[in-house]
Amino acid sequence: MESVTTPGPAAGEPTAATPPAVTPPAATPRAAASRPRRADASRNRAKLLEAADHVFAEHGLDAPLEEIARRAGTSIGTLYNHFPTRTALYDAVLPARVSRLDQIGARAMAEPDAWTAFASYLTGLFDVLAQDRALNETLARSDLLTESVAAACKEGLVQVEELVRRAKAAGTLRPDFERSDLTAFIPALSHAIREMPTSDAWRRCLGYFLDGLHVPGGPQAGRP
Amino acid sequence: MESVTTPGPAAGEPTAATPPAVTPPAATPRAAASRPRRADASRNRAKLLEAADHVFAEHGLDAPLEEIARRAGTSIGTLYNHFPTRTALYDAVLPARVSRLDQIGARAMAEPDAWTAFASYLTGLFDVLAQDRALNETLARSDLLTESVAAACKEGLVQVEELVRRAKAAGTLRPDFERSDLTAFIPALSHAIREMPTSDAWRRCLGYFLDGLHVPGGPQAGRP
DNA sequence: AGCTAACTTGAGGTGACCCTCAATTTAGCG
DNA sequence: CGCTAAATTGAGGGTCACCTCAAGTTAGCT
Repeated sequence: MESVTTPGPAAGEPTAATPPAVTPPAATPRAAASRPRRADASRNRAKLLEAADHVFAEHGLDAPLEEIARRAGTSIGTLYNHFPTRTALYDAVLPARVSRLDQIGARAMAEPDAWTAFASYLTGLFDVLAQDRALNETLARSDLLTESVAAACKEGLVQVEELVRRAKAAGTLRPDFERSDLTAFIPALSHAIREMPTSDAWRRCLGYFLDGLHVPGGPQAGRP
Repeated sequence: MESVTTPGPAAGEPTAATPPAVTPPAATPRAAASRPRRADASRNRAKLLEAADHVFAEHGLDAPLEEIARRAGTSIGTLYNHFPTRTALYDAVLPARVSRLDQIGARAMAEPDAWTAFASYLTGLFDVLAQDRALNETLARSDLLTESVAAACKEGLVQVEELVRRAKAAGTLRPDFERSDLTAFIPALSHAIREMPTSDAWRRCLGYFLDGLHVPGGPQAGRP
């Protein structure tokens, strides 16, 4: 019949229930992507989220889904019931991770000196990225940026931009520094951190980078 | 004999004299890791090397071996005859790639100003890494550093160290700069370059890094 | 030419991961 | 309770890459 190429993953739900009346809330016919209606399902969902969070952080975002299911104590089928795609799992897990960076931002904001604030934000950021592989890959790999993850990142960038603005205003950050410089550098060092044996290496690297961005003098702009 | 490890890429591999007497060392019962004794086998080996070089450069070092065999016009079995492991292929292909960097080093050496030489070396290096994925991953991934590849890298580092020495002597490179800083930074930016849409991003990144390393004044050390 | 060791071949076994779905279990309502 | 829709299960089919090896082909010596 229509079996042209493969079973056809996109095709899906021809049979369905053929709803007689309205069946209003069952928007998605198959694939229970909606929220569970039963207590045990909710529990499983929570266990899966916990497991995904843990496994992603430890083994990276390409970790086998089977491992997540195993850690959650459910079958792989249940995982797919709740999260039909890997991306759905990312969406459910990563934004919260990304939000952890807000703490770092907040702490940096409290710092009175604008340059110190900016520098300590980056140091704190990489301190976290060195330990949290999920977060590291989220910031380093642009390919997996789903909408909700990207939103969380953008949220974080707002803080950074404020820090950048302040430091520029104080005259201690080079005026030609751009936001895109940060979104280039962060993935770079993120990648590298993952394979570095000691934290000393990336700290020194970051140090040079910061020195390159720093204007030591301060407000007394043009030196004659 | 000395043929303990590999065919030895360092020696010019042309069969040349075909050792008369002592040929028997068919030590390895299976797996023809030794050099071929027949013309067609030599030809196939060459075709495989060309194919590997091309495929690695284009698709990275994790490219499927089957693709290399296909491009070489041989069967996968033949590939395994000549190169029993992926590592054997790396050993046969990568050192030559790494040696390309010597040109960049040589050009930089010719530059009279020590700082400019150092900076232009790094720029030239990343220019190449932005286009040659095999070389990029070779420098970025420490896990695949076999002995012969590491040797080729070390060779290249000799040049860089000379450039570093000169620039430090000229007083235009920070004296606290270490070799390990380079071996941390190069993988970092290498990784990042691969996913960057435009070369502008990494150039700016590198620029900041270099600015952080630069001592603008020069010989007149302490400024009063 | 004839012969043999060297070489090539490619189907097929292995394993990792993906995703599906018919059969089964179970929560929770009346 | 008993019933039904919601959820769970896990074997199984699909893909992709790895690697092997028995059988066939061929270079090159004599």
